[in-house]
Amino acid sequence: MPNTKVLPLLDPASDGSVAPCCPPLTERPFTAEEAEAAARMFKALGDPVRLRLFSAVASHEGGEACVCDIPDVGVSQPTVSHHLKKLREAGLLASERRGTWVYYRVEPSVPAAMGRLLTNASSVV
Amino acid sequence: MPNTKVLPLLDPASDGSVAPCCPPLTERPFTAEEAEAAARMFKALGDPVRLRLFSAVASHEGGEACVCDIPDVGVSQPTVSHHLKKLREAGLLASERRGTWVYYRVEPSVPAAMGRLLTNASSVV
DNA sequence: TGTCTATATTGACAGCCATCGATACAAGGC
DNA sequence: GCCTTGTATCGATGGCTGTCAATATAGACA
Repeated sequence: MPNTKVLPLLDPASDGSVAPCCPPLTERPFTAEEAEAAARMFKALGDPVRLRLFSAVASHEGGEACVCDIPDVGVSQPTVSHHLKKLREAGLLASERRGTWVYYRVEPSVPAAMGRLLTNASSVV
Repeated sequence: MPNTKVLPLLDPASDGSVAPCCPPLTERPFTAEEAEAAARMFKALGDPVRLRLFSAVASHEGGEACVCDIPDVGVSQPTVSHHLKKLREAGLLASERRGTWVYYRVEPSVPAAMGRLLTNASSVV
């Protein structure tokens, strides 16, 4: 199992690109479904350990890192694995085994979509 | 008590503006303190009900809404109040009582800072 | 003063979740 | 085959959190 399924947070378009799940936060009140989808992503980054793991992967050269490259964040190995799985399930990271090691890389379109959700939200009408 | 204290997520500069708490996620691995601060913000948006409330305020004209303006999101009045408090404590909303009603408005610099954290994270080096 | 409306707080409870140790699985070297 | 190393899963547990009903508080208006 190289990596888990891509979540319905982004709709894969016909050309293979992805479209954001939701309009900017300022456009109109979110529906329950939109909020459910977007909250999953924010929740994934709403834990300090996960944020450090994500940042470690994102800042590693090539936007990709072996688990062994990730600096110690003060929790046990099973906990690290648990959090990496959560980030995968949220669509923020993808993983791939290469021989002995497992590499994680950032799924760039997802943070980009989250960013658009927010940055357009700052230019209040 | 018009609104609770501004959290240390953004450092108020001498000129009154605010600077982001953390570098972009790709710049380097977050420290424990940076992750703690940034995770608080993401966590606040990591709940569907809070996201709907925030979106309702952000999309209301003027980026401000009375609680009575917020459409029903399917939870009780105390729960709405509880979530609005959480959003306040995360620095995402500010509140002000005007007569009978309490108005909430978006603290624009905070989502903007969160957005920068993420959008720069998508342009992987 | 009393009453009505709008919002906040309190207290309780159920479900979720971050964490760990123990263990399992995967791959490479012997 | 066996052993070692890297990663994932399992099961248990304590703490956090979203939710509600009940109640409190704030302000407007008689």
